[in-house]
Amino acid sequence: MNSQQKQVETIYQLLFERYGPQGWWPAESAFEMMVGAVLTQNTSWTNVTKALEQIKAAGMMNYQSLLNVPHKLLAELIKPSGYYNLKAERLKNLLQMIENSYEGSLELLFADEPWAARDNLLQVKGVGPETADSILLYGGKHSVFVVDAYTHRVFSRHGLVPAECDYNELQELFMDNLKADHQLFNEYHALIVKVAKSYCKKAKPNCQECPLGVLQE
DNA sequence: CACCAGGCAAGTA
DNA sequence: TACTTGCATGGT
Repeated sequence: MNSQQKQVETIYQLLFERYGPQGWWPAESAFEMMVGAVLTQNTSWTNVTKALEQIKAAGMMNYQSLLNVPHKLLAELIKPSGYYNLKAERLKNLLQMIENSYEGSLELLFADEPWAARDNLLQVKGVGPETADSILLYGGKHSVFVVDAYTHRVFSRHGLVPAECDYNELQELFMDNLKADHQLFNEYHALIVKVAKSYCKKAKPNCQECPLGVLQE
């Protein structure tokens, strides 16, 4: 086991010892998870839950309802999550791809080979690498590591990746150094979000109290 | 008031 | 290819 592997492993252990299981993704179904994945793009989760609740209250948290709902109504329902016109369009694009490529079946999407499903997800206008990988990991239980802005911030500040590294390079840090295990990937990503929200704010990090310790130099 | 939040695509040079 | 900008609500 090389030094990089040890660091990736050690950080996970520190986080899991400190916080325990995170119970991600917070959703009642894979479908709801997928909707949340689009709505949370560059948006706080508290705003997303408001939007998800409005969809549920309207009785529309299901594939057929959102496939057929008029744009204007969908935009209204998801308004609290921000970018509502954009996201209404993105949700439609995603459902339409599932309609075209997977007979409208989430089960078929998740039964497909992960890399093939990923390619199809990335074809959707409005679905980028983080959204696609979140759907594959948390919706499909595939061993695909999810990278986000928090992951980049924490791991570049700790010097495990360069500050200018791209999504793929950061994802490889985890996928090259961890056993492919969706449960492990599930917890690890959630724990990174947890610690970053608590101690790794963009402008004012609090390294003194962070379980990952103080940054050197 | 400014800044941030579990991104992504399109425009410009 | 490498920057920049638009999208928008709600919390701190």
